[in-house]
This record gives sequence, C-alpha cells and structure tokens, in this order.
Amino acid sequence: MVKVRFAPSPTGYLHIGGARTCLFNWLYARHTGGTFILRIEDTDLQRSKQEYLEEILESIKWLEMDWDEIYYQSKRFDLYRDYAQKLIASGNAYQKDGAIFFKYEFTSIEIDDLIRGKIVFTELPKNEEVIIKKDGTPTYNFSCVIDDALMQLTHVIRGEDHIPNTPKQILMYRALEFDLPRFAHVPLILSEEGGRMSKRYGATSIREYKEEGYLAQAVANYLLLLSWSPGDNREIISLAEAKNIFDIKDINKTAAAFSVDKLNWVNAEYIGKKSMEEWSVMVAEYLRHKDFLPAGTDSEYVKKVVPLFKSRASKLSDLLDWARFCFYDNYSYGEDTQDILQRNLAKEIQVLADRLSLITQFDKTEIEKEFRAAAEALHLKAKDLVHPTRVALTGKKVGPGLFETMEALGKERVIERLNRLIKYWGGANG
RNA sequence: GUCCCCAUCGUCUAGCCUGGUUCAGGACAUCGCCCUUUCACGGCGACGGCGCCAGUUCAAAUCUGGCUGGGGACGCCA
Repeated sequence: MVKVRFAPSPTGYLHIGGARTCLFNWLYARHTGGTFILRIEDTDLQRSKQEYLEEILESIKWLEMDWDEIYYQSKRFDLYRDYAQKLIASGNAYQKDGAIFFKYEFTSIEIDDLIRGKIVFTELPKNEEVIIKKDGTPTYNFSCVIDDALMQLTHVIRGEDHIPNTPKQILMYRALEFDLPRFAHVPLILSEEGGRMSKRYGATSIREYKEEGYLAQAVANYLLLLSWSPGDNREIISLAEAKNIFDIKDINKTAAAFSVDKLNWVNAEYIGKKSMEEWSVMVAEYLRHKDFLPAGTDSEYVKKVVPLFKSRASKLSDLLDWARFCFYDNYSYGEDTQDILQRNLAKEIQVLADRLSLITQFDKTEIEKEFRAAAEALHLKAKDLVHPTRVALTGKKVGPGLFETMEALGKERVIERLNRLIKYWGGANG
C-alpha cells in the first residue's frame, strides 16, 4: 500500500516548485489508491508563520488536491527527543554544547533512486550531525527521518536539492533500525532564464498566479508538464486523466525551465474550454475581487461585455487593461492612435452617429448594416470608418470586433463617445 | 574548494532502457500566408536540435569513457 507525503515548511508561500512536488506525490497516491499525507515541517518556531501555513493549505486546495491526513511537527517534539535519547543510549549520539549530535562512521552509501537509478556517495563531508538543537527542537534531517519512518511512508518523493541529505538520513535509518522507504528525487524547476528560481525572477508563489487570473486547472496542468509527460504528445491533461496514467518512472531526470508563454497558452486553452456562461461568472468574480468594477455596475451589463474578450485573453488580468473602456469613460486616446486621429472625420462620424441613433434594434447585425451603409454614403471604405470609431469607443487601436463591441456598449454610450471624438476634432462644423 | 545531479530545436518534450523502422516527432515562442474592420482566435506553412571528443559496433540521439557546460548541496534553515 503506497503512502506518500508532501512536507512543506510554513516559512514562506507555496512556490511552484513545491506545488509540483506536491502534485507528483498526490498523483502517485491517487494513481495507486494509496494514502497522501501532508506534513507541516514547522520546527523552526521563529520563521514559521500561521499566515504561511494557511496560504500553503489554500494553494493546495485551490489546485484541487486534497490530503488524507495532516501532521504538524511542532506537536511532535517529544517524540523526536525520545528517539534522540534512544540514539544516545545505543551509542550513536551524544550531547555537546546543549545539543544532541548524531555521529557516524564513514561508509559508502548507495541510494537506489526511482528516477535516477543508483547514486553513490563515497565520502561525506562530516562525521556528525546535529539532530536536536540547543533549544530542544529537532533539525530537519532528524525529524524528517523519524516521521518518514514512523508514518510508514513507502516512497519519499521530493526535490533533487535533497539528494545530498539522503545519505545522512540513510545512516540515521540504519542506526534506528528503521526500514528504508523508496526515494525519488524530482528535478528542480529552473527560472525562465534557466538559472535558479527565485523571487527576483517574477511571480513564483501559487497565490500570485491565482491573483494574475490563471485558472487552477491550467496551472496544475502546466506544472504537470514540467519534467513529466504522458508520452503521447498530449499537452492538455486534466488531473483526473493524469491520475490514471501518472507513474514515477515517467518523471524525467532533467530540470525544466519555467515558461510564462507556455503557461499563458495552457491557460488560454482552459479559458477556451469554458462556456460563455462560466467565463462570464469567472470574470465577474475576478473583476469584483480586484475591485475593478465601479460601484453600482449592473451585472447584466458585465455579462454583456465580457464575452468580447474570451478568445483574446490568456489570463483574467488581461481584462484589467483591455476591458477598462467598458466600465470607465475617462479613458484617453492612446499615444499610438495619433496616425488615425490626425485625419479629421468629424462630419463623417457625425453622419454615422446620426444614423446609428435611429436604429431601434441595436444589435451587431443591424449596427453593421447601418455602419456599412453610412460608409458607402460617405464614400469611405468601411475600415476608414472602423478605425476612428474604435478609437472613439475604446481609446485603443486594437480590441474586439467593432460591431459586437458597439452592441455590448449599448446605443447611448456609443453615441456619447462618438460625440466625444467629434468634439476632440473641434466639432462637425468647425 | 569538496561532494552530488543533469545534458534532444530558444523553451517544454517524444524517441534512449530493448542500437538499424528517425536525413529525430509534437507543443510553446518566432516568422510567413489564409481568414479579416484592428488585435486575437482558427487554418496552413517555415525556421530551428541529438554539447564536444574518443571508444564499442556492420550500424549510435540511443551503449561506454573523458571533456565541456548547466544545476544542486555543504546551517544548532527546511
């Protein structure tokens, strides 16, 4: 019976690296029908924070993972001290400077790693290791061994930065006469530049991706693709599907560089799969959460307007910029619109506005019909009228289809904004 | 410095274990064309890679060794 764990330390937020390690563990447990436990490694009382703990738990849940059991190392200090005493009694540890040291003889240690095969250490840098600190709390390597053994974990799936810890831990297993779990060290996730992942290179905590408007399923899907693949060219895989096929042996040995571009693509794929209804609800919630909507914004209006952006957004935060014109009138014409605005079409826009105001059924079909008729009457190519109209309505050169934008905005707003551009040019009679 | 890990397009990867079926397949990005009122979506196409050197073999991306490059660890942090 498989039993695995994810063991975060609440001294910081859940990062993408930790999230992926968690994902692999969770997936393996669910694939095998085993048990997945969460072990909070809060032994550093100074640096551990409740805020971080909540954050980590929230992020894991957000990614749609769950756990069968949860433990806190801070509640198990007595246990670690008992085992340290046992080591003293058996002559494998001793007290010095108020701390307890585990001592060991030099031996060649071999790790039979499930991902990398044999890893051989022919020497170790030291011959003793602190296991209980002066303040009575255990060190990482010790509490980790005690818990992994006592919780009867069958597999320890963790980041490869732990490879150098493993020989020390194995020595402790032996001294304590514990059975060894299987080890699987997964590759690290590198920064976009291929270097070390750190806060200096943009967002790394799961929360930040949530705040940026990435969908949980997309983030999980993308993370899954780093150093693992289903082997059949599929890129879009739900966790439910991954559960069926995930296996440790399919995890690569090579570290993967994180790519925002690819994440954006995956996220856009997930957005594409949502129905318009789901999309609207999702965006509305996001915009409200971001406090973006002006007070009193009609939710029906929000529903009308957000579909415009579904096929263009790669993440919800795109709307914060792109959809601004839908909710605010105080936008200015962008710098890059000058080439369009320098041609004064005040009279023509006035004609357009007059014709549009007569439409009773203000939908995109009627609007387009009238719009094209107006262009023809004015001897203008449709696009010569389209571009300035878009600038008038949105302040931007690029955006959703013009006629659907007009329908979503509603007749009143459209006319108002056309008049605003006419005024900008100095009036239709000037 | 010492120890350890890794090495296929710019990036993520398939292939590598069980050498010939591969003048290496897919995806992201980039570029081009089509669609088109702009951008995006969608469709089509292009560009682009087995780090290097030896060895084994009739045959190596696939096996072996060395080199180089990248990453990690050396805390009474985890």
